[in-house]
Amino acid sequence: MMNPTIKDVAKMANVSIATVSLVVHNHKRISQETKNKVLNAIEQLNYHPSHSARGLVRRNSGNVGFVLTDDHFLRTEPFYTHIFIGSEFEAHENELYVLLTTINSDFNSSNRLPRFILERNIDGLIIAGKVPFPFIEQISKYNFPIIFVDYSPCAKKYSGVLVDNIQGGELATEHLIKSGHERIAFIGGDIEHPSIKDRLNGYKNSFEKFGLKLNDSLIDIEEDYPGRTNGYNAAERLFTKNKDITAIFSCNDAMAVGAMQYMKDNGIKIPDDCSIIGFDDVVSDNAIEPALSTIRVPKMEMGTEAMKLMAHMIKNNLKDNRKVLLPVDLIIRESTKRI
Amino acid sequence: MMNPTIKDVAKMANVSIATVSLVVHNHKRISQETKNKVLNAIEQLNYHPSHSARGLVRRNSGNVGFVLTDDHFLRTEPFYTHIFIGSEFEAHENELYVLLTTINSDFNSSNRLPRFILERNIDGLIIAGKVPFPFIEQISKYNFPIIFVDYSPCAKKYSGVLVDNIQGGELATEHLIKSGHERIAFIGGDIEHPSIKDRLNGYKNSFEKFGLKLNDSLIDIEEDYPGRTNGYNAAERLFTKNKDITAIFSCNDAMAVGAMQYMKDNGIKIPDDCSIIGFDDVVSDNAIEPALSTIRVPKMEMGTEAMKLMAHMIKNNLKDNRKVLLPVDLIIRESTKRI
DNA sequence: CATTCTAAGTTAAACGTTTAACTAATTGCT
DNA sequence: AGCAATTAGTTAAACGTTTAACTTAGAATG
Repeated sequence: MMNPTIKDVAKMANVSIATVSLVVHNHKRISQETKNKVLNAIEQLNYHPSHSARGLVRRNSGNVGFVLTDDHFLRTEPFYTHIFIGSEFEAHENELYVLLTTINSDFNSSNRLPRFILERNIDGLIIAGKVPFPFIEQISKYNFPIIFVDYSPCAKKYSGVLVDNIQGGELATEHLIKSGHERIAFIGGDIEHPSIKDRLNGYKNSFEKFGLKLNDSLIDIEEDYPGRTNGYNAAERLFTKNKDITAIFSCNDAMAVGAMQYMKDNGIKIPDDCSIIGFDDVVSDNAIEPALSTIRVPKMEMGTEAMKLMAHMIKNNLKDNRKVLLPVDLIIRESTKRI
Repeated sequence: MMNPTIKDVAKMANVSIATVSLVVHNHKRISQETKNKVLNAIEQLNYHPSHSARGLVRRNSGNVGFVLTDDHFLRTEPFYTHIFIGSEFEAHENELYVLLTTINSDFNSSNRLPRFILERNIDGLIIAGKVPFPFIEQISKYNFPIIFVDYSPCAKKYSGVLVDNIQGGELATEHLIKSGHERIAFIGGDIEHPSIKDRLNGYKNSFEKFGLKLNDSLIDIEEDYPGRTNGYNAAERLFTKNKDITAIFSCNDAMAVGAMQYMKDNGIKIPDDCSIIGFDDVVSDNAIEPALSTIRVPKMEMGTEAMKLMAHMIKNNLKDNRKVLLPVDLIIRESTKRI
């Protein structure tokens, strides 16, 4: 009925509880013979060390907090959900639990912090995506390791797992240029976001690299979050100004889907009349026709890398500002075509 | 530096640690005066009881597990994400933490259970959505309370929080009938799923109630998961067979969006030529035109109700098969119209 | 006035681990 | 043989709570 404790194992194996503990941590001081005896008992009783007891003496919680804003989490594209799952998976490997919670996207200094922070029931915190500055400010008073994923404010202070957005922007643009396109538009929202800015920078880099001239009328950027509606509108603005666009690089898939909708509604054939490439690779639903070329960002991997880094920082109790930069891949599907 | 412990509080307030503990649980035996002293010290030191120490003596974990399949969690419609957030919110109120993890959608008996179950580091388990039967089987050996949300297998044995799908099916169908429609189609997938079956039953009930004759050629159901692609295909089949359909009730929003796409692609005007109503209310992105009428499912509320029930069961350590049935709402937008 | 009650606290054991310090037995060296 | 070193284990304290059992002082009762 009751869960077996270390005492039960010790009794069964005819050793002291200390020995059992040492076996569990496979300490060298134990002979193979005893180790086997103990391991057997553990197996038979299906013993698992008590998380609480362990946490008490080790003075840690074994938990890692995972925070993101509610609107990021609730977006239709499960971008952050993938990151979370990656973290959760890697947490397993490191004997950590993940406590997930959301904060309001307009978190301000009068809001309460997540309970696991107030109660100091985490050994570290992973923050995914852009979060309000007041949150970062509040958090900075606590002294557990913090890792930002897909967003990196205060880069000198905190660790971060990022994606090479510049490379991605270059990859996408280069793909279009190499396919013979020259009138290549860029559409993007939330342009102050470092990731989006970098994607645009990649676009610019490629233009330079191939000796193409940048044209402001081909660049449609705004402050709002880059969702489908904005993609639709951006495409509308773009095509009323420029009739001769042959390709679009969208700062993310959501906007690309919106832009595709505009093109469909207005008789612009994809990719025959106009190619389009997105970014993120989150459009799984194959109802979108034609299949969207995109830059794949390794979402799960971002999660696993973040948790790996976290486990490392916890184990060696460091707090540093190490960065992990993950490469992206060009995924060519059917929405882009040689001209 | 170190977190303050009960001893620090006791010292500061000049009482024994037992008194502090009693104050924390506001036990009657303590005078108002002492209580104030202690409360002050707690405030000043920003004391929070250690989760581990508490868990050790109370022999519980303070955690609730939350499990769903990966493909449910990663679907584009953040249905289960809303449920989770509801649970997480309510967990706060009950001083519980939520440990979220996914299982494979083809979980079989040789798969490992989530770590928090094996290590018995939860006081109860919430299972959201349909999960493979082998999982349920494995889980049944453990004796913490289990609550199913939006799915209720072994209804005699386990508690469940469900939505009134029959009522929803009736509401949707009635809305169409009352708007003058008679040739009303039903499209649905995963038809063995109890929820979907109930939605269809609601449709049938309404037909009966209003003296309309059911027509099998108006009902397009299949085994596959009801996603956009299937909605597109279902609409295609339907409209090639029946030219005179004036309204469609889709078993969920995702299929409805697919069906709308088919109609758009084939010059069928919504709602002028054909009305359509979905189910779930998950299509937040307003790029979908026209706005989809639907049956709103109280997703967050399902989560909060589940956690409320869980907290209650944990507190009174019961394990029963109580059910909570939540009502749904008819949301009329622009995709349905009086004929 | 002696006794019992009550009110408001305190003492101490227990929860299940980890780990530094200790012990005992064996081995290796001179 | 005598001693040091090594090996393989044990003992016991500590981690931060909760709570049953106890204490003590004053109030109520007969």
